[in-house]
Amino acid sequence: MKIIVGLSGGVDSSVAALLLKQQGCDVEAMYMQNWHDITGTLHGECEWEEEKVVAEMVAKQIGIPFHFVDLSDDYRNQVVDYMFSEYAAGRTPNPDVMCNSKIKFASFLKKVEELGGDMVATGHYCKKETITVNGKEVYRILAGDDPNKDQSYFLCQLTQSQLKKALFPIGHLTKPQVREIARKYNLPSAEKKDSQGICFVGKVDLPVFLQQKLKAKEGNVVEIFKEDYPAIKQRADKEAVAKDTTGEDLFRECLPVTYLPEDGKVIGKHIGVQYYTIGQRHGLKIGGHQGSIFIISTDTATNTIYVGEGKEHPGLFRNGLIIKPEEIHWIREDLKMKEGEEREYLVRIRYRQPLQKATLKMRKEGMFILFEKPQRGITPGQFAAWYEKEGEMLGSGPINQ
RNA sequence: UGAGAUAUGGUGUAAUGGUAGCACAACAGAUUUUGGUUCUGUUUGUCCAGGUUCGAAUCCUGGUAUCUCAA
Repeated sequence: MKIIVGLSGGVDSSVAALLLKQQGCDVEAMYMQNWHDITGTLHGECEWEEEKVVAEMVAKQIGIPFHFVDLSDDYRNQVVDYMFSEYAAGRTPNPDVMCNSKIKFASFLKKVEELGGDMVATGHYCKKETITVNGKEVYRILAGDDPNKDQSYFLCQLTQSQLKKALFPIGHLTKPQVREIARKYNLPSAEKKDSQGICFVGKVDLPVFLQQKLKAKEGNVVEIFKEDYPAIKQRADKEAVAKDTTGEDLFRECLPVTYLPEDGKVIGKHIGVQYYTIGQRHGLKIGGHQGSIFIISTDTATNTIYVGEGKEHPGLFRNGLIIKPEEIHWIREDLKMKEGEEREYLVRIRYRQPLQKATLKMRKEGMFILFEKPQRGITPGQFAAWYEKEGEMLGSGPINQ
């Protein structure tokens, strides 16, 4: 069986390759370049060249063949276009979740198969297990053993068929252990800084990056005062109850509050509602408040950003969220919930967020996730991923509202 | 137009004639394979012109600007 490691030039994938080699696997490395454009990014052109060179050196050091593939076209179509269209719609995408399900475990996997590879290995901090359910092999994704580094969240859109081919050799290690191994075996990537920002693109100045495609359009920033919130919330509740088709009053807990420009006071201008996201504090250039102001809602229709003062502003918190029925994704297809079913799971709505107790309610309108404690900054477009207590990730879906 | 009040970094404000401070914003680093969050650090100011005083953001005079009330 041949395994091909997606070797990025970073320390994690390097150690993943090394461990497989040490286990006696037939292993090769493939570096993928997925982006060339440096517009809006905070680094220079040569960094990708450098990454590739390091990756090649690592492969040499380990003693495995090195391949190169350019998947820029797929990356642009599947990840970057998705990003732009989501931002254009006023939502906040997660490109790295998409990158894993559409590129690393799709386009890249295809290239791996063309090279005669049977499995793809990556340097993700997560674990895979295979169990048998009703005589059928079922693959599980478990949180990595380094609680600080668990990256299972980014794989929340993978399918069983993708998982079948996946291998995560460093999931049982902690980051310090990985670095130690890299040092011990003199891997050139041993002391390399962890990568940040969008996978393959890097750190970007988001407004600048988005302005390539999304036109700037000035609009109002409206402050919602804490003391006015209860009345607005009451109105929103009424609207939600009127819209409710579940007969269980689920909309009231799960729909966001809709604000109107006259609910608050115009305190500034923004350059385009798509460049901002819920929960965001910086970038509005509005000072003079006692506490910081945070974005509590954005409205593309009126091009208005609503903000509240203070990190405890009630507009920042919500009890629940809804995922569209057709967008509910189960990694464990065998555990799919049926309409009308309810289960207690642990949920996170962003990378590295501590898991939150929640009740999932499967209804014809979609998946309703009701949290035990109100959650800060629930943002449409981001992914909610649900876990079993033992750290197994069972499914996920993009937050619709 | 009359009367009163006010004028301090980008914004909101503090400093009884004695080192112009705080918050927010901005910027920079740290954290983070999404966005965002969080942490640390840094920059920037007494409306203008005179005067009193050892010493003026503070007191006085004039100017300018703004606000409130009156008309």
